[in-house]
Parts: sequence; structure tokens; C-alpha cells
Amino acid sequence: MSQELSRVFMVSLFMLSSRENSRPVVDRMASPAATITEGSIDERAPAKDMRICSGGEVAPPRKGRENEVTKKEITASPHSDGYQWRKYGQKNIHKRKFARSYYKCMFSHDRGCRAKKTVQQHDSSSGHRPMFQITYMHEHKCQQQTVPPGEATRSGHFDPQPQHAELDDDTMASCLAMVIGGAAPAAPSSSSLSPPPVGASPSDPDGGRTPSPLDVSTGLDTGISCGLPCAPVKAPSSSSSSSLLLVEAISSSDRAVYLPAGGGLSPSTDAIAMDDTYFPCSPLFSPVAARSISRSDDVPMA
DNA sequence: AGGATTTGACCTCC
DNA sequence: GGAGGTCAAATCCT
Repeated sequence: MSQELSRVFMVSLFMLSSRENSRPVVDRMASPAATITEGSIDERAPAKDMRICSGGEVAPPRKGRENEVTKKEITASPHSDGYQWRKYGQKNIHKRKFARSYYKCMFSHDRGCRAKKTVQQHDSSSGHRPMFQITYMHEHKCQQQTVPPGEATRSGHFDPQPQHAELDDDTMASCLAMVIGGAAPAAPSSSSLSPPPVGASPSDPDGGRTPSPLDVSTGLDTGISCGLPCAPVKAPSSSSSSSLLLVEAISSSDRAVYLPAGGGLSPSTDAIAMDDTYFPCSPLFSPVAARSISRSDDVPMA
């Protein structure tokens, strides 16, 4: 048991520290996706992506055009920038695998805002984690109230990012799955440490809605921070160990879906599919919402 | 029905 | 003339 706890503890520390070291606080809290702004290259980014950012593949703006490029960035979530955009064109670009999309500020007409952006998916990112180069032109002059990143939906516009594009942070996902797998309480198929297949969630006896993995992953992009119903979590009176990430639903009737915090750490879909293992809703992983597992029979030994 | 997106045509630049 | 950027009618979506 102690070995298991020690292992999980180390994994938890790794998860937290890796996020702490790799992202600024604001970014971790605000954006679920890795975003690479020119001049602040994410050290986790593959070299080929940085090459693109450094100008190797990006043609400079055409001379003579009035477009004033204010910023370029590479991101996996091209529309979570807090502004509302309207798509006004799409064009296949010579020698590019993916079409380039053209957006202008939603208030370009009403307020005369000239802000525009183009979104170009990298040719090399056609796999499960597409990356997009965004080129912003002109500053916003519309005093637009920024929408928290991720909350832009079809009303703003739709984020075409594949729903599971965030789930390939292999290290994080495996760590998460390991932690959850070890912490899973007696599930319907409790003999196995492996989480059930995606979509294998048992039916909800309460008639409530058991969120699907798809719901959760989509929610990460659309700003839905927790599934329904998301009842307020009551703080436990006892001071449980805050370092343990082993969690379980506080009660069997607690059907809330808790998303992992810590700056966009995306939950494993397998983990979410497990019936009774959830993560706290809070922006930062809050041990208040979690209950550490103390009974030996709650933690299956590996 | 109204607003957003799509897409072919047109315009501008090199 | 080719390529990128924009327009606007058609289409889609809510």
C-alpha cells in the first residue's frame, strides 16, 4: 500500500510540476491548449513547429498590402483567443495541404474595427494534434469585451479543432490514467484496474445525465467547465492529505463531472468514462473537492 | 427568419 | 499570369 501511495504521489508531483514549469500561470488557467506566441516558443513544441514559427516556411506578408501583421502564433486551439470573429473567406493556398481561413472582427462593421486574422493549419499537423498558425492583422479597436478563452462557440464562431486534439499529451494522459486507474473504487467491473472502454459508462440509475467522454472533451474547448449537473462541492471537515490525487465521488449520488485542473490538463477519455471517478470542477485542482482514499480496500493493488 | 458560413468570382499585387 | 485576399450570393444552422 505504501509503495502504491508513494508511486501515485510521485506521479502526482510530476504532473503538477511539469505543468508549473511549462506554462505561465495565466496561460495555465485560461487556455486549455498549448499556444506558442512568436517570441515565446513553447519548449515542448517539436522543432518543426518552431521552424515554421521562425519563418522557415511562412512567407512574409506581401509587400504593398495594407495588412499590418501584429502578431503570429501557433496554437492547437486557434479560436480561443477571447475575441469574437466572423469568417469571411477560405482559400486553398498554393502548396498547402489545408485551406486558409480568413476572419474579421465580429464588430468590424458596427465599430469599424479592422482586426483580422488568418488561420492556417500546418501541413505537418494532420495527425491527431493539428497545429494552426494564426496571423493577426490590425489591433482591435472595438473595445470588445473579451470572452474567456474557450468560451467562443458558434455564436462567436465554431472551433474546428478535433475534439480529442488535447488528449495526446502522452505523459500526462498516462499519468492521469495510472492515477485514476489505481483510485477507481469498486466499479461495476471492479476486478480490472483498467478503465472501461470509452462509451462504456453504465447507465445512470438516477435518471441523470452521465456525461460522455465526448461531452467532456468538447466542453474543454467550448468553455463548459463541468458537466451537468455540477453540484457545489462541500468541503470536507477533515484536513485530508492535499497531496493525494486519488479521488472518488463524494457520494454515489454525486454525478458531477469534475475536470482536471492545472492548466488545461486534459483528462483521459478512459478516465472520464469511469463511472465514479471524477475531478474537481475548480480551476485549480482543489483537494477540497476530492476525498483521498484511505481505506485499503478502496485502492486495488497493482 | 435572421445570422453565420461556404464558396466561386473578382480584385490586387508581384 | 499566378497567388493571395476579399466580396457577396447561396447555403446552412438555430
